[in-house]
Amino acid sequence: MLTEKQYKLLIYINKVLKETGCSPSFEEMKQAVGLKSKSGIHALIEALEERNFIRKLPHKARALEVIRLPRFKPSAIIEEEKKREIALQNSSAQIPLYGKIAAGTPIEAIANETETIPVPFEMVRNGQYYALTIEGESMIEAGILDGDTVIIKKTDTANNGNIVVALVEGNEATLKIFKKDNDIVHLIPCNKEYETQIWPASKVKIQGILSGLLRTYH
Amino acid sequence: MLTEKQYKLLIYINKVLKETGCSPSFEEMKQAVGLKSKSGIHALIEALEERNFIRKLPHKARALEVIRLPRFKPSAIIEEEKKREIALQNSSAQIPLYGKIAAGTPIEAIANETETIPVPFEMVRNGQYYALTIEGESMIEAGILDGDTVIIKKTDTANNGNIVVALVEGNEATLKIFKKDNDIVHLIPCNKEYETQIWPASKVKIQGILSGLLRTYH
DNA sequence: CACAAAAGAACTAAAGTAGAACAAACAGTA
DNA sequence: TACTGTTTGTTCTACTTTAGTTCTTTTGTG
Repeated sequence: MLTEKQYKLLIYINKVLKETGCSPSFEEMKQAVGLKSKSGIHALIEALEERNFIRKLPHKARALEVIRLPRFKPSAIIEEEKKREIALQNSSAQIPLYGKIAAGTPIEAIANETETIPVPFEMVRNGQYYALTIEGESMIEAGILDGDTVIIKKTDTANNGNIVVALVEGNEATLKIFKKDNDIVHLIPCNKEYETQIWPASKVKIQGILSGLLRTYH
Repeated sequence: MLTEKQYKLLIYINKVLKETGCSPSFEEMKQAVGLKSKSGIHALIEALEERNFIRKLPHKARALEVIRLPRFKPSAIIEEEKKREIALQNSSAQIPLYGKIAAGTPIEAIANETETIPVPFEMVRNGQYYALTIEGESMIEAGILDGDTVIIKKTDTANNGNIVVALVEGNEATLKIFKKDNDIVHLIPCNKEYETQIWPASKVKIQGILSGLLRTYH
C-alpha cells in the first residue's frame, strides 16, 4: 500500500502532531526522512493525500492532519525494526567502574566515581553490578590477572566457594574465595604465596560476588 | 495542523477559560503570546476558527470558546523513546562465535556458524573479530580457563609473544603463544603438562591473535 | 537507455509583525 | 434618551520571514 518513504513520513507526521500539536514544515520533514530537497516531500505528501492517509488544508502552512494509519508496514520497515530489536536486546549495559581492588581503599569510599564501562547484558541480568580493576596477583591461580576488569554483583551474602569482594574491619577490600565455617570466615587467595585470612564473621563485610571478567590484550 | 503561535494561543485561551471562565481580551492574548499588535492575534484567531479549534461570537467581546485541543502524547512516552535511542547508541558489537578451540576442527570449517555474541565496542575497534570458546586447560597459566570466551582479531601474521590461534597442517586450531625463530615456529602452551610444538613456518597458519577475554561466573 | 526518485533553483503564497484608524459595545451621566 | 469616554474588537497597509509549489536537472537502477 505504501512505500517505505511514504510510511516513514506518515509515521513522522503523526508523531510530531501528537508530541507538539503542530504539523511539521516541509523543511523539517525533509530532515526527518533524510531527503535533501523539499520537492521530494511534496511528492510524498501528495501520494499520502491521494491514498487518504492525510488531509491537507490547501494553501495553508503547517496544516496537515493524519486521517488514519496503515495497518501493514512495508516489509523494509519490518526488517529495520527487527534489526533494532536485536540491537536493543544485545545492547550493553553501563556499569560503574569503582576503581582498583586489593589496593587498600574500601569500595564505598570511591563509590561516587563517575566512570562507567559497557558490558554485555548477559553478564548483568537481575541485580546491581559494578566493576573493579584487579591489582596484584592474589587470584592468579583462578585465572584472574593483574589488570583484569571484574564484574561484581552487589550483595551482602555469599555461599562457600564464591569469589567475593570482602571488606575486613573497614580496612581493605579484597577479592578472595569465601568460606564460612560457623562464625569463622576464611578468605582464601588463589596464589600460593599469599595466605588465607581467617576472621570472625562479624568483622567481614561482603560487598559483592564475582560475576564476570573482561580482559583486553594489547 | 497548527503552527507554533496558533498552538500557543490556543493553549493560552483554554487555560484562561478554565481558570476564570471568561475569555481573554485581544490585549491580554497579545501579551501572552508576545506580540506587539492586536492584528496578529486577530489573524491567529481566524486561523484557529477556520481549523475548528475555537468558536467565536462575532462582534462580541470576550466571547471565545474552545472546541477541541490538539492531541497529546504523554511526556512519559517521549522519555521512554529517548531512553531507547540512548540504549541503541550504546549497543555493543556483534561478533560471530565460531565454536570451540583446541577441539580439533579448523576454524574455517565452522566459519558459517550463525551464533553471535555481543562484546563491548572497546574490545573490537578497527579490524575483524570473532569469538571462540576455550576447551581444555592448555593456557591455564595465562589465566585462560576452560569455558572462557576469547575474542580473536583476524590476521595472518603475529609477533613473538602474541597469543595466537594457529592452524597446523590443516589439522587442529589451537591457542598458543607464538614464537618464530627464523623459519621455525614455536607454539608454546601455558601449562607445564603440555609441550611446546615446533613446526616449520610453512606448516603453521595464523588465524588471529588474542584480543580479549570474557568470563562469566555462575 | 529508460524510468523513477531525488536534488536544486526560482517562484508564489502564507504566516507573523507592527502600527494606526476605526467601529461596536458598554457604562456612566447630564 | 442622547452624549461621552473607555474598552474591546475589526480592518487596512506595509513589510519580513517562513513555508509551499513548480519546474528543470541530476542521479541512480534495472
